Amino acid sequence: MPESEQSTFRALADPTRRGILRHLAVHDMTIAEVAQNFDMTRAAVKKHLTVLSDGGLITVKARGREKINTLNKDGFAPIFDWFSYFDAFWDDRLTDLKSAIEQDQNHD
Amino acid sequence: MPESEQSTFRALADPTRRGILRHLAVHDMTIAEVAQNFDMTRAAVKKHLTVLSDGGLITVKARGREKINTLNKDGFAPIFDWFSYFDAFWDDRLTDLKSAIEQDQNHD
DNA sequence: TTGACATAATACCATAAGGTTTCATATTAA
DNA sequence: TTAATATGAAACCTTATGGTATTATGTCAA
Repeated sequence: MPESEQSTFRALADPTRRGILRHLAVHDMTIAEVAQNFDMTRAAVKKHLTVLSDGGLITVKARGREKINTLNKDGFAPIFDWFSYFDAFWDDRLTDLKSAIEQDQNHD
Repeated sequence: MPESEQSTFRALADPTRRGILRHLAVHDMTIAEVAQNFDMTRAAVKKHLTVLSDGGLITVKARGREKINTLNKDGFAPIFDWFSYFDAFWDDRLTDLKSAIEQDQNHD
């Protein structure tokens, strides 16, 4: 699962998917539980979850007949990596912040 | 020009547009200059520049018959703001980094 | 084993998105 | 003023995207 930069940016581009990530930040959820928070069918929510999984932003594991969806904070790494290219145009404080992110990605 | 979170995320979702931002990070460019770096028509590049402008990621000013496109680093703020919602799920180092970003957005 | 439940998968639809071509407009330079 | 240059805008095409409905599969509980 290479989770390309593109698949991650794409996953974040939809407001429903960003909303799902916030819900999953609170606690893990089954597909049905996620779907309760949105005004669309479970099938539509499931598609969004697939895109989020493709983007590496969530992980999914089976628990009986349910699928537990979990936020994957490390999945944001491609985004921060991409932003690091702009270091020279941000100030030092922001540059420090970038390297802190990168360190965090390694020590976990 | 409210540059909604959505318009900013959307602007970043296309690989050509991310490439344009990197080029503009080096120096300002006219539309024609940007277009030289991509294998598509000037009209297509112009559409991408419009999306980037809508997302607040670039600014455009006229210089005679040319339009000068400039990277707007502050345009990334909605992205970082959105990420800040995940502070509680990241570790302290990452949290520090987030607040550093927010401070940076204010002191400029 | 049977029925209910949770998810998977497929087909289908409407619209958005990325691209092209063509033509119009405004500015610059002879 | 005329020709070249730089951009703007509209029409159009193809594919991707976000959604639905329907049907199938696997699991749990009685």
